[in-house]
Amino acid sequence: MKKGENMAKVYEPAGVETRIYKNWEDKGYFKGVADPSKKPFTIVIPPPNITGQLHMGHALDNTLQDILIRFKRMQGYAALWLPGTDHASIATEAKIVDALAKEGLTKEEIGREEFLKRAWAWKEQYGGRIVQQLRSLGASCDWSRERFTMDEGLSAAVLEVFTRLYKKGLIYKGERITNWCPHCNTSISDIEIEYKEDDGFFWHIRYPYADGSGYLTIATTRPETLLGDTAVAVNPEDEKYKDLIGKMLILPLVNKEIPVIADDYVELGFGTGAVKITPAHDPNDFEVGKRHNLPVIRIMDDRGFINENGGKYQGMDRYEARKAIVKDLEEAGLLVKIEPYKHNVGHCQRCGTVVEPFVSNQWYVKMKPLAEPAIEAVRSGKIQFVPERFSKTYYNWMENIQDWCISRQLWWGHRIPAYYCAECGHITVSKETPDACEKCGCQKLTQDPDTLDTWFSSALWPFSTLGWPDKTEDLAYFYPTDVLVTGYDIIFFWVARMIFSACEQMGEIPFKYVLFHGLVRDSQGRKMSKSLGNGIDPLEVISKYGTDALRFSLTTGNSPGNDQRYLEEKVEAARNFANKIWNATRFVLLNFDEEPDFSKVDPAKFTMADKWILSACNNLVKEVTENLEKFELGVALSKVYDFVWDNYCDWYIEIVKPRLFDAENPTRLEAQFVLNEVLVKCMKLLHPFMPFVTEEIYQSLYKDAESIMISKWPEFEDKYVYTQDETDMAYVIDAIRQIRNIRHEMNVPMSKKAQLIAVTTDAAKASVLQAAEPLLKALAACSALTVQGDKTGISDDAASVALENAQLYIPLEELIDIQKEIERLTKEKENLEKELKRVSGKLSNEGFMAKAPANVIAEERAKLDKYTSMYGSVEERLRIMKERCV
RNA sequence: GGGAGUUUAGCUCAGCUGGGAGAGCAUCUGCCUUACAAGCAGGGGGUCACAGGUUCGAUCCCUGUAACUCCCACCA
Repeated sequence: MKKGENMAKVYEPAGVETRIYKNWEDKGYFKGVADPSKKPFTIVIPPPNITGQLHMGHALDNTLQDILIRFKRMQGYAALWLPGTDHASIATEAKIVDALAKEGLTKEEIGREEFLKRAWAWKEQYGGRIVQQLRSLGASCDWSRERFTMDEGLSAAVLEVFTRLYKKGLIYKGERITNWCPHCNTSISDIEIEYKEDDGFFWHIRYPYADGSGYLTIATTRPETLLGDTAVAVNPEDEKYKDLIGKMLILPLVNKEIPVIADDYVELGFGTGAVKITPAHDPNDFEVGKRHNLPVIRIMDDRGFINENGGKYQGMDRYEARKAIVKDLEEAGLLVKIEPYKHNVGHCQRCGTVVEPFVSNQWYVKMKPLAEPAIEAVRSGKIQFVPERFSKTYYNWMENIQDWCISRQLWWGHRIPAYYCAECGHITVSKETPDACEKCGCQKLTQDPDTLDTWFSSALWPFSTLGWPDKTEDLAYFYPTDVLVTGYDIIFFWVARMIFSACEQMGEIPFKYVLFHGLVRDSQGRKMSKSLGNGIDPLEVISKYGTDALRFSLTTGNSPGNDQRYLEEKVEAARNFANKIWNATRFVLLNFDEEPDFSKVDPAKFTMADKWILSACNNLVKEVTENLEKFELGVALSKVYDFVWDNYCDWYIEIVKPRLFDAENPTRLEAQFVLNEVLVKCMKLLHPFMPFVTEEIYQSLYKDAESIMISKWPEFEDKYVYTQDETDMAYVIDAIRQIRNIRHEMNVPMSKKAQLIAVTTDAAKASVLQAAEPLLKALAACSALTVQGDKTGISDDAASVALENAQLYIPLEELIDIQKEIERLTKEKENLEKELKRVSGKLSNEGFMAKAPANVIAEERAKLDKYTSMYGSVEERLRIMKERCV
């Protein structure tokens, strides 16, 4: 039985994929092995959160990585794709807290130790979920090296970096205004805030002068912070208020005296021109306060409730307090007016709560010195961003960088290795728990309760995962990594931080290229989100259409860095393509003998079509490889798609059918060989994109094949350069298209075979047409072809099409519809006229002739000749038809 | 306020260093031709947002305008 007979008529990915993946993994193909005889190629995965579920963003990101790693692996690199997960401090902690709440417990009640025990248990249970899901995407990660940001090695790296930076003075603890999320109950960094325009109010409030001489009116959007006011500021240039500077005011409701001060910070002409200053609750006010030595009074606790400094408002939540204060002001006659006001309000990126900035004691990384080498790494081109434009975003941020708040009031994460001395207050920073204070020697030490920002550990990911701070072989061989693939949305969070961390710790860049992709949006262009419920589950798409279809649809038809929409039609089209190549294979195998002996193939017996497809495939290999090297994945894929569907399936397979169906055909073996050769090459080119179906096909083609994923990537072969045959075939294809066209327009059924007569005086064209006779028979429904030098014996009734230097006649006397033929010819004549006008216009343009490159001019000349000859034939034919008409 | 992106066929989008506008889907016509109807053949459909400029030549480069999107900063 022939192999193709085992194959289903429709490709069914469902059963195939898990079997194939398991085999790959069992055979150890994913393993990255340091091999001195090979060049390394390394990608580290952007570690997904252990709390995460696979979404379209992951699917895209990991598909791109898998394409690159599979491509390089086949090219013979020692390819390593290093996977792992991120502990995601806030997100995970929130999950555990929620779970506790269901039991009626709080984290404080169970204590730190018990809490961490539960968190680890949760991680064990659910942390592997996303990793399993990545497997169903076909990701060829080296799972034996899977890492976790809180595993032993990575924690060691975190401690190492923290202590190093501290000793260099690049990490410090300071009392500053920090962004605080009252819901998550932790400080957050600047970039964890999302500003949204909210509808608010501008409350105009009177502050009475202490001497009873009247009021000064201020305007605020946060009246409750009045409780912490320690001054009112005006612009020193403001004529309205010049005389008031230094005067004392009575702070309403608090009844405390505060001064009027002068500061440039106050903008002339905005609001009332007087600004209440609350140094403990606003970053600008904090700065003003520093300049004027104002007291800093915090009036809110960590949960956003008014604290003991708030007098009667103590215990109220910030919005409750706002209401109460406004009411009290109104009753006291101090509220002038309430103006509706749209303004930007910071929200916690994670939970959406309005962020409350207030003064607190936090750990910071001093960024300026770290940023400089990191900027240079990109500016010098050592790191390249793809597309390039993202480097602008990067510079802009890095050049204006603020210190990074790294401490979080959370338990799940890397605990800050700082120990406070109860005796002298000194801070000892050490990787190991110190026995005694390094200053006074006493043993009363308490460790800082806070943990580090999650991104602190992920910033070290490219080298910590390879064993750093130990000098491992892996690190020496695989570092620096080659490409980082990620979305543009985490350029600040992660990409920038990896770059400066690597420059500082390794003295070397973390990766050579950063390939940015955009967001996968829904079909209407909206961001996929949980709240909108418009997310598409990749796993559902996979089960319906197959992994290859999903991967294909995510890779094709979009360019790097741009967002794309998820359209089901696109996945369908991709599924159809998988089925197409499946059936092409089925066809090939059904037309093979038991075991065709390709060692007996004689290249001298290759036909024009054979040489054409071999040559075109050869070019394809070259182009696709180049595109992949340049990260033009979508372009590469669409080239293979076009070639396979159009050239290989619609043309070559059709052309070759008569040779295959005829067991006695002398070039049958050659046809089988070429079919196989081109198919296998295409499957290899497609494998990085569609790993499963290509593997299944490869296994069908070769009984003893190991795996396509470890097969050799195709290379351009000089023996398959057939330039002339490519040109000739293009000519023949054009002829066939035109004949089909005319037959279609004349409504001639395929069953009606027609004789074909070619008239040409061009010997070269004549021989090409002669050679193409079988093709014309098979594809243009012609019964026989005659080539002659003049029109002898051709009836005027024959339909006809013009080729370059030849005219084809199809005698369809009884069928010909003169009117239709005139219409068709007129249309063609018009087209040719347009082309001729354009070309001759160019050639008669002095500027063009003087300045255009010689090859361009030659091309235009050739076109002119071609169109002129075709135009002549069409014109003559049209004249004849018109004569017949009257 | 600063920066970036987008604008190409009815829809979704490609178009690499300037040299005759492409795909998928949709649509129209004809086909179950012994791999595939998830298919085959043929057709229609575009002042490449607008206005200038550079050039022999601009969808592509430059300037400006408009609309939409995003990022950063932020005035109480």
